Amino acid sequence: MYPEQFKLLFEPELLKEIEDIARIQEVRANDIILNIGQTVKSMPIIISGSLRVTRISEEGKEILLYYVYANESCAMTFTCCMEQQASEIRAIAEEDSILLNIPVSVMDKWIVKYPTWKNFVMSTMRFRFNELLRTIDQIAFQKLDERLIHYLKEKSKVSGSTVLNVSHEQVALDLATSRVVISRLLKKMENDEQILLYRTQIKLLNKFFEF
DNA sequence: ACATTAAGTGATT
DNA sequence: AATCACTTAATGT
Repeated sequence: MYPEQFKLLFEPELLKEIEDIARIQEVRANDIILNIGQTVKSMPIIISGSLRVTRISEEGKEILLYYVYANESCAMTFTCCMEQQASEIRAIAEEDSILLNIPVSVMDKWIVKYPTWKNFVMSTMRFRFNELLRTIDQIAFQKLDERLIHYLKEKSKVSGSTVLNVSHEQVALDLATSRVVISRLLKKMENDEQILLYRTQIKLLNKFFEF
């Protein structure tokens, strides 16, 4: 039912409660799990696969905030599901994934009842907060080429592959910039022999990963 | 063969 | 770094 790692994380009574209450949800790549404005009625923990969490500007531009990997949860859900607030973010399945949904109703109780649950919640929050700070740094201070490198590395980590099947257009959307700019930056990197470019495919070479 | 979509590029702001 | 305008290349029907 739940992944093996949970047994080390949570006490037996909590595991039993999880088994009783949580329900499994399977999603396909690119399914929207949570959209902006929706209220959160359950907290998803990723069992396998990964999610991308994005934010949309008034003009409809979507910018990538961070990825959520297996055994992690989305910190935003904690903050808004406690108060039944509308979501500020959008969560999309990056690949086919399996989620474990914990209903909001039990979360409060568990925090009081189970120290290990409180720890889990707190550490995901801390982890996410730090990651968000890094994202802010990137957007505020880093140049686009550095953001692009970071993006490609992250993509490669998600897919576990050095071949990324993504169009320049999609990269541009994720980084909230224009396709032309991305094409030019990627071309530079190709000339630098860091990557190889094909149609809707980017191959990362060894040189790319050097330092 | 033709239409559509992805990518490359020069010029301008 | 963004936008425009245009070209070339790859892919789908």
